[in-house]
Amino acid sequence: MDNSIKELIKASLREGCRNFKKIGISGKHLPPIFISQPKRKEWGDLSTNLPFLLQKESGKDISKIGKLLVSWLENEDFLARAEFISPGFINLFIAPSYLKQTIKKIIVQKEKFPRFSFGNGKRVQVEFVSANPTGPLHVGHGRAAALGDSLANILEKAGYKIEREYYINDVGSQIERLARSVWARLQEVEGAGVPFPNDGYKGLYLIDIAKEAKDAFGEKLKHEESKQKLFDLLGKFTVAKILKEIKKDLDEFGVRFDRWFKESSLYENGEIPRTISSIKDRGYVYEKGGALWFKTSPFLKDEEDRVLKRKSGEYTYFASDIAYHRVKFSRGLHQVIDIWGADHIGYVPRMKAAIQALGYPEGSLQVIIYQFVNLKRGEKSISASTREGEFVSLRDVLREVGRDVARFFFLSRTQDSHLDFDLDLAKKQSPENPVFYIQYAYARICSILRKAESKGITINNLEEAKLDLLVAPEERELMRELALLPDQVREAAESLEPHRLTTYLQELASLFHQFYTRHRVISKDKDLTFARLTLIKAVKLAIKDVLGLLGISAPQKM
RNA sequence: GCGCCUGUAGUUCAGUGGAGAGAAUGUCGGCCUCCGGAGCCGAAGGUCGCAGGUUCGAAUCCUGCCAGGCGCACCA
Repeated sequence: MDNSIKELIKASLREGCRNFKKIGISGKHLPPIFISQPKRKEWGDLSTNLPFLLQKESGKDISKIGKLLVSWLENEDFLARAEFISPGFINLFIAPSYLKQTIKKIIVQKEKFPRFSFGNGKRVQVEFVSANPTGPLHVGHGRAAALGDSLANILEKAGYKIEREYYINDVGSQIERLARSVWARLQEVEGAGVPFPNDGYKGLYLIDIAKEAKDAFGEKLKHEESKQKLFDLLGKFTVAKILKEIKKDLDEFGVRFDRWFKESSLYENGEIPRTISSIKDRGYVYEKGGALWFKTSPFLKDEEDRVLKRKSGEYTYFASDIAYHRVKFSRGLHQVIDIWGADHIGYVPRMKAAIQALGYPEGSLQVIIYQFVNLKRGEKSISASTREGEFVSLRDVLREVGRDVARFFFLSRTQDSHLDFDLDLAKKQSPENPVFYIQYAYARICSILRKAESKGITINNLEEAKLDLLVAPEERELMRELALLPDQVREAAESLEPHRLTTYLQELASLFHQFYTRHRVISKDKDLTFARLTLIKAVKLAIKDVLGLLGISAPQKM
């Protein structure tokens, strides 16, 4: 049951409903069951509103339904008790034996806890960042990087086999603009001023690359037979240089990819015409005005048909992107998750239509849209345009606030929210930043464990730990929080929302700090010391594990 | 004009149709003889953008406004 207390309860309730025909619910009509964490302690560790839903469905008396379900739940050994509360909730109290068992599982299984079966080894690809290789990564890419990497970690934990991929748009007009920009910088370096292209990339990083190009090619550039060949050469050179820097930045941010996929390879392998003819075979391609069009109408209302091949003979970005997705799915992936910036929002329906035109179910492609980051210094907004060259790079942000703060910051908001990243605030908050609060809890535990070890107190035999001694409210709260860890991870995986885990970690750290200020772990009472050491060791492992999912370090000392 | 996202405490943000809307930060006031005070406890701070609707019950769902962001190419 994947160590999930909520799943245990749901399964029990489903069975209970089947057994109580008098509730008037057949298995088929059973509404989805929600188990939530109530706001007040008196309302239990968990609660459900199922009686409300069953009443609506059956018309039977709500308190009768509630009491029947309670009588059923009370037989479960993972629950201490259940109570029906007017107007229609069932409040659930987790059994101490279940809590103790969880602690032992965490310590024994370590990073393998919690274990999930629902991913079932299915292959899922997460494609993210995929920033154009025309300049350094900016802060918005940092959000995508944190989100994608963490999501991949979480899905891995959920039992999926994950592939992380970066799509390199190394073809098209942007690369041509890039090459012309470098060329202009090169002339500049040599003192022969040419007018800088209006639509060029104005960032100063191209000056260094121009110098490097000069060193690499020397006079050869001047003798290149055509401008086109010259730009091809410069474009490839520049893309390679920039990609190297992008990889360096991502590495510093703790993000690794399994595959870097070049758009140009699709051209080299003839993948695009192959893809178009595949869609054509299914009847979704037609010719008009000398161009080839993709027919979206069978899949979408209010969406215009789109060009795949221009009358000039060139393929559109859309065409190569369809080919790219076809390649992805041909690898036998169960699902593809693309993480795109908000500027691609209008592109989603089109791409999903194309996926269906290729013969794959619509849901096999999931697109996560993250909203933009508004970078600020105090009240002042800093624009983030690669073309204009006035942006604060991800690298600069990392230098200023550090990787852990940056990752936590990006991950503590929902991807739907437009977020303000105030560099002044982030720096000012650094000492009291939530991420340090969590890391501090971890370091404190490590410190206590070191102390215990120096006194010769170590946990050798887990069975000897008398966890029954952990009866203080703070201890119980901690245990409950640990017992909910599997559900937190599962829910983050199911909803594709890593930010849920930052909230969980803050809660867990807070409960630990409260416990710490009220109770001494190491005392003269050997049994109690042993039990508490066991408890905090489990907390330590949980914090480390979840921080790991977020890509944040867990330092033993701070 | 149309589509998507957002609007919650001074600020930055959580919040699964449920019970008395939460945290961090900022402000004010307390807590170290003892395992790490980067901590703990308390106070103040809210017309959940506005107006209707659905529901036993709405910050959450629907409709209409208002404000902000992002899109709406034979660009990528």
